[in-house]
Amino acid sequence: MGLITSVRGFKDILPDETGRWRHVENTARRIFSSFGLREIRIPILEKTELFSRGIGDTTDIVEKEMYTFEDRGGDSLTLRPEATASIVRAYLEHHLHQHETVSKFYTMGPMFRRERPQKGRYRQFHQINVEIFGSADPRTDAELLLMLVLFLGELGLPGLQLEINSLGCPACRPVFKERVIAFLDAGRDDLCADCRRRLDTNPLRVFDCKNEGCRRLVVKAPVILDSLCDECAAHFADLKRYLEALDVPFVVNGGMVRGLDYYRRTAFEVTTTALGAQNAVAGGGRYDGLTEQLGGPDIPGIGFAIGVERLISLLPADEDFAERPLLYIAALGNEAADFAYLLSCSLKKHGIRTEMDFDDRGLKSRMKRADKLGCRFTLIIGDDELARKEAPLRDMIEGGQRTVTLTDPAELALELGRYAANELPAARHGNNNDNQ
RNA sequence: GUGGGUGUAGCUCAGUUGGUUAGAGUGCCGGGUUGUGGCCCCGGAGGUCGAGGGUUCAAAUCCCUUCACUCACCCCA
Repeated sequence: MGLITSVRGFKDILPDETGRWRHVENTARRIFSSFGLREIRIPILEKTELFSRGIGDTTDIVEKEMYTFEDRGGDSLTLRPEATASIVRAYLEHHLHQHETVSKFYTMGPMFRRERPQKGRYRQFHQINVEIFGSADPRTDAELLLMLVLFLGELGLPGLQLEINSLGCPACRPVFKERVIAFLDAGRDDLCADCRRRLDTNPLRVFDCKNEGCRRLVVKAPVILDSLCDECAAHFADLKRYLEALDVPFVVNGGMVRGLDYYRRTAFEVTTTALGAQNAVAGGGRYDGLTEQLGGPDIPGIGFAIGVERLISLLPADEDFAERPLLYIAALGNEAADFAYLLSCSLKKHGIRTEMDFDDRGLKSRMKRADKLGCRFTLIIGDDELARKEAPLRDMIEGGQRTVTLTDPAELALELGRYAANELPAARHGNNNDNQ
């Protein structure tokens, strides 16, 4: 076919779906706002260096899986693969840390990764991000998690579970890492080929392997929680205490790791039993070293990201987010149609969503249209109604009809609003042979 | 990047060992009441069978190439 299609891995979000998106976004705004977060909007394009320095150019993440290209000026630019680095950049660039000791941000929008598309992983995908700077206090961690769980619960997601872990800090994590590597290396023969490679590139990833042999080995491996320094252990203990006090259910998952080095202490994921292997809905953690790594002062930070596509796929299916017209005007004949057209525009100016069609068809076809559009009311205007300046208004839900006058659009708009809100008595039934 | 699966009507899919005019459901349009929707009944429109090439008297069907979609692997910020 000769049609131009969208770019691979990029998806249109059609009007039938956008209602769900807005519901998610509005809910996020409302809840985040009550926790004192403020919205920040950042560019989708950044200098590649921001991500390579933030994420660490150790792996092929940077080289292979980012949307990177060269600008005409010769700069290497990258479509943001995540939001945290950009938010940190904006935070430092505008010296926001000098305006307030604690800054709380949220943002939402598209991210880009040049991976092969698969279920729930597109090249353009969407995240809701939250970042809090300036507090290393475990109460901040707990409050953040409370907010996250509240948000997901508010959306009605089933089977949610919060998993937490501590990843230690530069004082204790390297020690642990050494011990793990030594342990895994000793059992190298039991590892799968992938994990033997990971041992050199990213040893902690072995914990995520699904392979039988690897799993058996991993369960006997040293646990980070046993290796925490006193400060990290205290932080984690406080976090758990506050979560309990806040009635936020959680489980400790000592095997949860993060690939990136800048993560410190608290790491968490929210999973759902409603999905298969890819069950993480949200994830995040504390990244106290990141601001310094990006050239700023040492400011503690913690945040999370929520995958919106996955979230939306989990929304209860029976919820209906469609926005329906309030009124359909069925006009019969040219004169009536002209009058109806002007009336419909007047009503729209008064905030009444009104639909009509311009092609000349029978009333039955009009009624079907009104039904199809899900209109609450249908106003029927023919020559008689035009002459009398009053017309039958049919309630498409209850089936009854009442007579309304057509002389004053403003008055009619008010009347329709009141009918819709059921502030006026129900319409009479039996105007026609329709209510058996 | 590697491997598997699938491409037929707007959508979901049938289509036999290659054989005449490619089907169903749903949706769309119309009729069943010359002015009353939903349920039901009837009718209609709608397809370069993803694209290109090959084999054959004959290809949606077999072969090759390519593209797209999809699932998994790798990786996961």
